[in-house]
Amino acid sequence: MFAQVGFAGTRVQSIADDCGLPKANVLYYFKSKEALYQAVLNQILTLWNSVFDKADTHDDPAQVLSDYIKEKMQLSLERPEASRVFALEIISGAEKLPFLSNELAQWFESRTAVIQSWIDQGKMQPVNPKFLLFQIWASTQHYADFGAQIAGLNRGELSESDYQQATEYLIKSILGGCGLTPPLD
Amino acid sequence: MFAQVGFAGTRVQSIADDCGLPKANVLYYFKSKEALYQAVLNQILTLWNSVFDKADTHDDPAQVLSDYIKEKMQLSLERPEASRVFALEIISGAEKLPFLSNELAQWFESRTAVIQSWIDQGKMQPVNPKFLLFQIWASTQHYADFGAQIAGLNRGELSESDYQQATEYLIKSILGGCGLTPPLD
DNA sequence: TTAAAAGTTGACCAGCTGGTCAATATATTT
DNA sequence: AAATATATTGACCAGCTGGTCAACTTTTAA
Repeated sequence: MFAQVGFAGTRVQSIADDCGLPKANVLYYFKSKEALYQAVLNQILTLWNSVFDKADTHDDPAQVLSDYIKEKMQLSLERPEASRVFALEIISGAEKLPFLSNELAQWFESRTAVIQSWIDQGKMQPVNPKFLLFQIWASTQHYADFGAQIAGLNRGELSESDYQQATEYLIKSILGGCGLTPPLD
Repeated sequence: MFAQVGFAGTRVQSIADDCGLPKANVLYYFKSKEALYQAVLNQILTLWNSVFDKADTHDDPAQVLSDYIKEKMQLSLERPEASRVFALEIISGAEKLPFLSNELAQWFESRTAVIQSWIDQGKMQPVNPKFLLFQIWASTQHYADFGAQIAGLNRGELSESDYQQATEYLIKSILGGCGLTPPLD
């Protein structure tokens, strides 16, 4: 519901109806609409865990980045609402997730450092790691966040095989941009 | 205002305050909040006009795509709210812009056809034109829509030179993915 | 100058919203 | 069995929301 109409547009009553509960009961478990929303955000956060979190200097960038893109695309296919809730929150200025900023910024710095180390080792061409990560996020989350637009332009929802193709395209394109060849696996 | 809190979250009174007008006066010019919102959407649509609209079979794909990416990035820098309003609307299911679906779908089909013709002529490597366009939109609009996240991770807003770099990176990466070399211009 | 049209505004309202609360029912512990 | 804690619920409310309207002012046309 938050994914469809945002925080302001969501009615506690509709959530309750959806659960087959009286509104007062929902507000017994979550002391306010905002607390419920925070709980949703926290739950979604757990989905963000990824193979890329554990990658380090010694790994093969082609393999790691390829797997990361695959993971992100799968998430867009399987849990598009999760991606949309976050997108809405961030577009709205991300004021309900300030706790994230520092933790996430540290994660981001450690990840760009790993990419930089791959570049320094000559494992991949020099690109700004920031922009590379932004591109991966943007390209993959787009399939969840803009699903309505894609379905419209495509004159129908994308099939699983379309997703497969899109994933392969993105891996080839993004890795190619860093002078990497997609692993075969 | 719509870009920050969405349609449901926007108050007619806040718009009026922002204009230094009584609310009743705003509703004299726009007969309802929804009519005002539609007007905003329509105005934003005019920004979407692009060099890519006029591209045809005889053009150089490297030049056209490169210019298109540049345009989109400039729009993300100069009018991020416009991009955000559309993003919010599309994430929410795009129910307020159904008139778009057919017109835009036709535009989309004519553009993918042009790209396909470039491929058939051997001007670029075979890629699915759909995915190429999605990638361009995703990668460029990300800088507007997710500006808050980017600024957070970057520990500060991106500078104009950052934008310049990001644009160059995207052109190199996306064109590279199609076997094209960025034009020098 | 005058009449009509267009624009401006404060006051107002019905309906909805998140949230409270007291009454009641069910589980759990002693 | 009694007492306590937990859960469920309908009724209710203050405050806000989009939108209306009648009174009034300014601009335009005759």
